[in-house]
Amino acid sequence: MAKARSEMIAETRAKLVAAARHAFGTVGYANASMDDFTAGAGLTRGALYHHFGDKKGLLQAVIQQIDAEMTARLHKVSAKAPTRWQAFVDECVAYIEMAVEPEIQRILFRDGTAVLGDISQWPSTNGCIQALADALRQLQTDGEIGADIDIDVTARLINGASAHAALWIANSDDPQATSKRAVEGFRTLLERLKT
Amino acid sequence: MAKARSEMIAETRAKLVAAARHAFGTVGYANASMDDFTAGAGLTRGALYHHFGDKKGLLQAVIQQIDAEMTARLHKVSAKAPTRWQAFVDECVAYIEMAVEPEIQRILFRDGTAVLGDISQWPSTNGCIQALADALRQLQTDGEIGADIDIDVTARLINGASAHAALWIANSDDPQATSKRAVEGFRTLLERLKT
DNA sequence: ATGTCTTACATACACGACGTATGTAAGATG
DNA sequence: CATCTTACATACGTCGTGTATGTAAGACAT
Repeated sequence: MAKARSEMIAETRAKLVAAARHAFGTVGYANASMDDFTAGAGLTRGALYHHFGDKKGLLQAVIQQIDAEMTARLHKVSAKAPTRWQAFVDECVAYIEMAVEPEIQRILFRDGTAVLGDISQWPSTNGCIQALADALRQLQTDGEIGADIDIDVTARLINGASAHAALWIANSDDPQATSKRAVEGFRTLLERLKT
Repeated sequence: MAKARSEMIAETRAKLVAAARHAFGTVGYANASMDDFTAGAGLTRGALYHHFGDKKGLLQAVIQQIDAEMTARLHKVSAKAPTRWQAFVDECVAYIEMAVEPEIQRILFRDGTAVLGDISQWPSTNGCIQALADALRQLQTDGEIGADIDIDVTARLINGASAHAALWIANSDDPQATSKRAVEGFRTLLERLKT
């Protein structure tokens, strides 16, 4: 039953991450009491400190989970597109749309950056930027975008623009309308990357 | 001596803002103890709560001060440029360079967003976006950039891209080199806005 | 099979920080 | 000159984090 044991452990970790993710995503990192949400998961802070070291460690685990999910979603979107260019644009738009979701917005773009600094700097996090960079690289080798474009820089700039656009959208009076405007404006800018 | 009195009050406010700004800029908002930095200014938390309501209010005051300074600096930069286009590009580059400064980065882009949400949504804050939008509007009426470009959206996207670029630069191993790359990549993208 | 050792948590405690309620002295106002 | 308001300081309660300690159960060696 060694397996059952490790399964139990993995389960507790998952429960803690899930509980923290919910708390962070709703009330925010600073306002989330570890006592509260661990109790909600039927555990105590002891388990938390044992597995994740401290509150920041837990946030990191939550972010890794979210980032993995987002990356998977981006890959799915680009896989469905008929052309490479379409795949790239769809990825960007999908990224913005994901970034508008309250949980992602709050945890990744607000608390994540504040508590842990630049997300794109952590090892094995933000596969999203990687996904964008990969798409751009493909387009460049295909000759669809200018050879003068610095892929990594551009990927980050696009990522930043998307994140901020998402912030703007989510906090605007009419998110629907703002989203439309933002995505439209974004498309026109992306068009200009073409050769 | 009514004037002397109001002057004293303004002075205390200024002292509190300055002390908070220094603390927030160095150790960060969450780690800045109000007892500590008010004592450093020769005051107590009582004055702080009286003038700013709470810690968030103080952060808001600090950010307003910083934003005003940044806006002034941007205007100065653009005023010095020979052409409208040059003025715009210089503003963008100057914005990135300012955003790399530790104090601005920490207070505006990390803690500001986390604690208060989207900065560009607050009334009379982020004159920087306004400055960018104004410059873009000028260029559009002059016919230097496409009529299909949505000014407000683009200003925000550029702002977001700059902010993220700054995060990237500041946290990179070699900020100097990264800054060069980022600014260069940024320039090439901006060039593509032209008609 | 049994004793030891390690792991996975729970419990208890100390410390610090925020917010609030209250106090007070000095200037403003009539 | 009396009252009222303003601009702070002081004192206190509460909460949240981190750490130190306790404990029960599984892993492992003999």
